[in-house]
Amino acid sequence: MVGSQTKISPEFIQNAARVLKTLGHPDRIKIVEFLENGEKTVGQIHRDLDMHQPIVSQHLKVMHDRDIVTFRQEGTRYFYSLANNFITKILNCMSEVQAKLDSGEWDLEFSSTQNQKEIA
Amino acid sequence: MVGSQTKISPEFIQNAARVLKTLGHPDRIKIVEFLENGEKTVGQIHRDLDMHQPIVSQHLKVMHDRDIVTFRQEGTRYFYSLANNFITKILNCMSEVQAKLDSGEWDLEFSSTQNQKEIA
DNA sequence: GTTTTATATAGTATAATTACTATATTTCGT
DNA sequence: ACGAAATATAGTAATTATACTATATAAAAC
Repeated sequence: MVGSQTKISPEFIQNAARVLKTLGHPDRIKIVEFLENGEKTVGQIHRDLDMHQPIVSQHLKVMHDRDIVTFRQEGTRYFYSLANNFITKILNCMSEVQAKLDSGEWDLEFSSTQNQKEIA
Repeated sequence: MVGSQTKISPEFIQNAARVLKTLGHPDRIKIVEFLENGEKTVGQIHRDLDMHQPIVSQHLKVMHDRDIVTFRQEGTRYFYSLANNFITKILNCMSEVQAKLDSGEWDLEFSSTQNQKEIA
């Protein structure tokens, strides 16, 4: 047999790739995590996370394009919030991983040079 | 108060970003998903997922650098497999999302232009 | 030993990201 | 009306990612 037995549908893979790639930036992870506590203005993110304002706007724009965040405008303020459950799910997933790492249950062996085991 | 109440540690955010970004590519998601069924050679991936061989090697090299996959060599074959539980966790997470989407429980409203609700 | 097979690596052109700086736009307060 | 706030947008240089083509390497098969 030749075809792959993909459990995940092709269309979903495309969207997932887009979202994962977008989330693959430290600043954006921080922003998304910050938004988990409820909607925030650009200024709040800018000040609380200590990022330059245009950078924040740029990240938010990208994430809005990818349907990761939405916003509502009120006067000159823009209140941003998470756009869907997928994002929350991934965040939770990451938190769980972090927890397992902290508890010592897992060991990712990140950022080292010990990957030549078994190459013999 | 000014600091952020990050549940996720800064170091983890860095690693998570690296992994998520790397996983943010359709081909790599497919490869990783394929590897969930156990180790595979470059040729198997190449043929089964219908990707050019150098592309597969390139993706595998990148993923190896990011500690997403490991390999063991046997003669001229390279058997690749998932390097850690984080990856599996994220895959499971995505599958769950997919399931919720399929069941209609969730609606991501991906790839459309209806995000101007509430801008009033 | 010569040819295949399996896989990695080099080289490269194109495209996408990133981080900045500067500036425009809109609204609010006075 | 005028200045200040809040935010978006433009422009841009530097970096990184992507997809390909061609080629090198090493083990297997004959």
